[in-house]
Amino acid sequence: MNKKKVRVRFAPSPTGPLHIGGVRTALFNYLFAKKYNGTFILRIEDTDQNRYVKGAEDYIINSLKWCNIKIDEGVGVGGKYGPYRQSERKDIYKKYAEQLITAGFAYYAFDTPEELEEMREKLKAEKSENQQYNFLSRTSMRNSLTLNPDEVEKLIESKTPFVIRLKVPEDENVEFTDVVHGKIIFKSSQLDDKILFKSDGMPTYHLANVVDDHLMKISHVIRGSEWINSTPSHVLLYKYLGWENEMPEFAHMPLILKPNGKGKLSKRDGDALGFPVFPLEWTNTETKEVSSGYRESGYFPDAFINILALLGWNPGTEQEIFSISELTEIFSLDRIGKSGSRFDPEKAKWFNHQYLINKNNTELASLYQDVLKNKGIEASDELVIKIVDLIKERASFISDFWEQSFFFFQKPTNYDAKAVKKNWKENTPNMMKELLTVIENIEGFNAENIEGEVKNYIEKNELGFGKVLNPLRLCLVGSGKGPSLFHIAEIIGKAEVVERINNGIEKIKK
RNA sequence: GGUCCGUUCGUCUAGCCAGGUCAGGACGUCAGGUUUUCAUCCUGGUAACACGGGUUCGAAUCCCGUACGGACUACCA
Repeated sequence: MNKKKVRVRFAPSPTGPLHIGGVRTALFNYLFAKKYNGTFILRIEDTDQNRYVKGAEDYIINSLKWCNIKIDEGVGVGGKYGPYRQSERKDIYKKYAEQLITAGFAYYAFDTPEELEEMREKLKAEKSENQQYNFLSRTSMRNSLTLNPDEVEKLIESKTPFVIRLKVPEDENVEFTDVVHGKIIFKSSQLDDKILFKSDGMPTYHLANVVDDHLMKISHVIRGSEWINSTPSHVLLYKYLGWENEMPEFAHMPLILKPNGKGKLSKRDGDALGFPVFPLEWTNTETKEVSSGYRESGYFPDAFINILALLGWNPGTEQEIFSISELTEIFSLDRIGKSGSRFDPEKAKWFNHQYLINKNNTELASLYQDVLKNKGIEASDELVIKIVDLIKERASFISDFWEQSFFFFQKPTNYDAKAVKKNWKENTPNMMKELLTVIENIEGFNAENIEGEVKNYIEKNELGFGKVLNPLRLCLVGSGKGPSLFHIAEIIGKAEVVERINNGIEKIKK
């Protein structure tokens, strides 16, 4: 790797929420920057006014914030290479587009959409290899290459709409070395004369991207592999603008694929896949349709980052759990894989479980308190910490907590039919009545004492643990599941235990 | 159609560059164990080098071809 200062950018267009592929691109850029003490820049590529979505920019910033990806420079934080919103840099691009024309590397084109369509149809009918606006077809179109200079000037003066196109050479090899894929070679005859400047006065991605990366001194372009095919046009631009020697290195990362089959994951997939594709919940501004987010689904940001980091990259060791700061230590571009990966929601869940069980009870309890408050339940922190400690091993998300622990806060309202059938026998009510006396007489109502006394009762009467404990669980919890019965009893307290047993005797019928 | 990229268990992947491993790990799944129950946990099993040629004593690894998949092919990014 060369020794120039690492400056990387994440450059989304604000056409909607970021999806996990976008977050991963941001993450890899960020990790790479931090690893080499470089700068991570957020640039907003809003050159398409038609696709601009209000709120998308804030969404992007908020998503990065939630993920703990800190922006060093760019939209929202500033910096000396600003502005960082392309719509605010219009004049800059114009200057370079004109420079290219003067130097003979670009030209004006006046073709209307209809004329373009006609050309494509014609080439299609001729069974031409491709239907591009290129070195061949440009000779029969209305542009400053075919028109004489007077006409061109007249058209421009009369405000005829025009675009500026890149004049791609007829027969040259255009090559670049991709950090992930190695050397990639294109024949210029296969490239089209890309539009650099649109008739609305805005540059296209291709021009803006190259100009900004150069002006912002970007050292490495880390982006999705959907950009590989347009990279040769960018390489040509660097050359024609005289920046060939300062061209950034390119690293095209493999795409994230749909889990069920085909194609790259896209924003449109929304919730259709059975798992969120967005980091944060998003409400479509037009349809009001709500798409779920990882945050709202209960993922921890550090778990989410961990999941994404291991999608298309791996450390080469068997370690799988990494904090973001560990990642910034060991991340490297050369361990990015070449092939696309599918997102596995099951493994994602497992990751979150790992993070959940490693969090301390106080933090978990405070998160759970929010859920409880929403349900109108008041409980002391002390109590909730105890409960969380008992159930966290059994949960992947904070949202699993309620199902695992509702019985601490309310009496069972119904009794699981299967468990009743299996465990509530003819003589069970009598047993429960006996047990009731045992329980009422326990001094110091804690798990240890309860366990001692109950087991003592069972052994003395030669009853068997399952015969007594299962029905008791049914009374206290309403089902055959849950954590240690004696701890449950301790937490809900003697009076409540007694009441629930009485309720059980009365309500549970075979 | 054209151009470019890719292909190791169901999934994420290690191994490939510098040929020699019973092709390793994780998720899932299955079985057993632990537990009063369920879950966790522990132990074990399951399952892959896309195909065909070559080079070589030896190929997942190097070369060629085929198949399949993907991306791009807009006055979108």
